[in-house]
Amino acid sequence: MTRRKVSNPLALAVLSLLRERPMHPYEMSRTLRQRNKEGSIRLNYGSLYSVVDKLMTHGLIESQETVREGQRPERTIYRATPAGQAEFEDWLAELLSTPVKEYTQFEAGLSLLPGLPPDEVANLLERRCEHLEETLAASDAVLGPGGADLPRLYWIEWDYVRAHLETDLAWTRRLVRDIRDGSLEGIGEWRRFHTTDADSDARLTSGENPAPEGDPASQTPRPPRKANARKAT
Amino acid sequence: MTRRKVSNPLALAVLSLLRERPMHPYEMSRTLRQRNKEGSIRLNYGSLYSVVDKLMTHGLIESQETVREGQRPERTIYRATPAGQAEFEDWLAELLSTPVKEYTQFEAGLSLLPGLPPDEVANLLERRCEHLEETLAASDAVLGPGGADLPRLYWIEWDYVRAHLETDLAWTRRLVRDIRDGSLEGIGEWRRFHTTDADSDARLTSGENPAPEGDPASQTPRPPRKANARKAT
DNA sequence: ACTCGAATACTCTACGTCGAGTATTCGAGT
DNA sequence: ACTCGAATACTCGACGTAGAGTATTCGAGT
Repeated sequence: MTRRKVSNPLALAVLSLLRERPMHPYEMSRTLRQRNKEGSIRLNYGSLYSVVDKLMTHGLIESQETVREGQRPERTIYRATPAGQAEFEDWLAELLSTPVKEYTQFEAGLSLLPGLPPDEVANLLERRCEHLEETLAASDAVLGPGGADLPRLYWIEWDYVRAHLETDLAWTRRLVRDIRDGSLEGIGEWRRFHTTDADSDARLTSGENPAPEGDPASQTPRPPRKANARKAT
Repeated sequence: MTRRKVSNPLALAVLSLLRERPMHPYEMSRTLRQRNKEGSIRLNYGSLYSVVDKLMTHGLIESQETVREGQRPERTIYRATPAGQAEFEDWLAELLSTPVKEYTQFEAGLSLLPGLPPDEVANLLERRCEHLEETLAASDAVLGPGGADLPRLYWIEWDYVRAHLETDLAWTRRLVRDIRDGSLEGIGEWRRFHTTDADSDARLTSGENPAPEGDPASQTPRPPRKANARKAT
């Protein structure tokens, strides 16, 4: 059990909307889209309807009425209960005050980085830099003189994401440089493993067994496949 | 279908390990833990075994033998196939070269920020700053003179995470300041909605409808519960 | 000789999520 | 009067994941 009865952040957005005024689910999705919360809160129908259900069963929202306009399918209109109000405030407070560790794809990639040869990695990271530059440029275009420029309060999430994008870009550039000019600590060993013999990178991804510098590869206890390792595929 | 046959990054770690040498699942988990990849790749048994299964059925790994030592349960030892090798390289290359948008809890929180009154938000964010400081200090302690200090290559993920933590802290501090000294654009409206009348923040979370300044709260179309909203909890 | 906790080595299931699919209706154009 | 695409308003099932639970075994201590 994940502490909250409903843990998907989408539920928080739903509560937020229902604090404003009663709505039916489809309107919630439309509204979130219009206010481009989609950029910061994952939204899809499956999750939306199941989240609304769960909020109901836990008494955080209640159905106010069921109406049908014209020949459209029926729609159930929900409103927040006092418990729902409280949950919203408590949950939002938690999100704002308490950082949680989140796993990113790139982090996973970095931690296995020695699995590819240094020069290739440098090229790949350079591609990453290009992508990041494009994304930054695009976000400039959206928030700049072109689009509606609202006060900062209303695009505060974008600002946050932007700051991280910039850090990411700067950090990645530095890493590329450090690989290219050979100043990255440990690169000697890394390069050796990818040139001297086929493609053994045993324990190179490790971080265990500091390997006291000097004493080549003698202690690596790996007999198996090696000569024909690269020829395949 | 998510492009890759197996999409959990844990599978990438498994392939990485099996490139080094054949192993059984439990040993994989032990090894990942020892090398503290747990910090960057989510690891739990359920996922591990199901990921290994899927890798098998897709021909990316194969079972080499099944052994039993002493009275311990049987263990199946797996090794990577050539297809698995290729998948590893391709996947890792993608992770390193192509940034993907990931949704964070905090971002979600930020985007709903006007749901709480400015002063409370400032306090909450300050708490966040304290947490971030602690985390940074802790990571210093681990990587600093105390722990084993390996070459940078081996804690590159940590370095990356650290950079983002620092950005996060700086950014959050700035925001707190801007709220406190009232220099955040839009804070007037925000504050007004939380003081003039109870706790209406209608369309304040929006970013739609710029609201041409002047024309108090006349247009807010919300009658419901209001006086007793804050007294609860 | 016995205890008790840590480590070994998984299994199982409830739960959440994703997103393609469906069926209808409205409105702009010809 | 008709067409055709966009919007409305959801449903459904396959899939992935979390993590508590289970059962055993080893080793340190008394």
